[in-house]
Amino acid sequence: MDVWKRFGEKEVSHSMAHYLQTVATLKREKGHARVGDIADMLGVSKSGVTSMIRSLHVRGLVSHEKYGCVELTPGGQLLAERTESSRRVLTMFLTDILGISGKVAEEDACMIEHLVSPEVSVELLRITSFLRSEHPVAKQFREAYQASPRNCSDHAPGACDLCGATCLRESLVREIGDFAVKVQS
Amino acid sequence: MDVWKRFGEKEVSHSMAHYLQTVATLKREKGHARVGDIADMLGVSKSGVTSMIRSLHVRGLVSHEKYGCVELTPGGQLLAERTESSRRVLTMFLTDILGISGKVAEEDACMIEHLVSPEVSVELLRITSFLRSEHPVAKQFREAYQASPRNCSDHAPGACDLCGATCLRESLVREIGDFAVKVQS
DNA sequence: GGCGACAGTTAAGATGCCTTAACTGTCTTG
DNA sequence: CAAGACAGTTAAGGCATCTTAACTGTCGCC
Repeated sequence: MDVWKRFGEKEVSHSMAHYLQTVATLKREKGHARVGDIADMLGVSKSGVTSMIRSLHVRGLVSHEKYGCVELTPGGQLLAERTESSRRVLTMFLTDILGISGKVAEEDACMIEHLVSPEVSVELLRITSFLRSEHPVAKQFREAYQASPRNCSDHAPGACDLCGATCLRESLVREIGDFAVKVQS
Repeated sequence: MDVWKRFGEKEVSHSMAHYLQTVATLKREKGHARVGDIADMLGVSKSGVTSMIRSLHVRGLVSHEKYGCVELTPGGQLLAERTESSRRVLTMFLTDILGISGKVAEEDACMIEHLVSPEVSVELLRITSFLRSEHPVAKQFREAYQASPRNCSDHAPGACDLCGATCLRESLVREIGDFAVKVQS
């Protein structure tokens, strides 16, 4: 019930997911994760890190002793890996299949990486692998899709069963326009 | 810089997006949106609605006079429509192309609808239209994709350029396992 | 061994979003 | 037109996440 409300009840919040990923990255790159390193990498204050570490500790995702290094527990490690996989798959799908620019693709992936269910990630991985492969149908797809219409030029009642009263594409394009205006100003 | 931090700076938060959508829906279905209706539909308290209305008013997204009905401003209307379009496109893509079950697809769409950039929505719409169409390549795709491997059975170093040290798919499937266990318990 | 540099922590406060409890406005109805 | 029902608001408070300011621990160096 009330799916929208479960937003706040995900295993980890957006922030937490990024803290976990940061710890994993630091561990990988420097061999250890210190409070200051985490703060620098995330662009937050050290005190913020300290208190987030406490929350993550309470949830059993990291261990940390005062003035020492931060370690991921197995649970924390798992979550960090999940989020990273999800982000990787998403970014690949967005850039390689949808042809979204790297910058936008990374931003979108960063926003939703921790919210996408594993079921969806698996299928995104599958379709991405398939459409990038040397399978003849995949090749045909790439050519045909290139040429496929960017606008519902022939939009008319019933012409496109995806649109309701107003053409979905038109409203989205209008939106990109608004967006561009907003960014410039 | 620091893309992850912009999460909290989206035009509207997850909550706000749902309040706007609810107002739009009530307006459409009952002709007006009252505080109590919004509270019931969202499953929150009336006082919560009152204060969210205030925030939305400050942002110029709704208008409301004491003890009266809530109206969307043009800006609010636009945002509500955007979010609804985004959700619709996402849900369609997830169910019709990826074959995700309706329940999971709706949950995922609900979580990320307000976070997906319009650029991505447009492309999702395009690929969904294309792959659902009667275009011969689309038909071939549907058949070939059905038969395409669900697991990287022949996974070996270099066999699959999407995976890093560990097979992405394996880790995602493990994740679904964990997930299922968690849900049952 | 003591001192300064700097890493880390605590405390207090802001914001967003929610709650309950108590108060106020409006409207129907006899 | 007054009383009660009910819609809506305000006030106070909780939780998550962030901030700044002030305090504390650690460590290398003379």
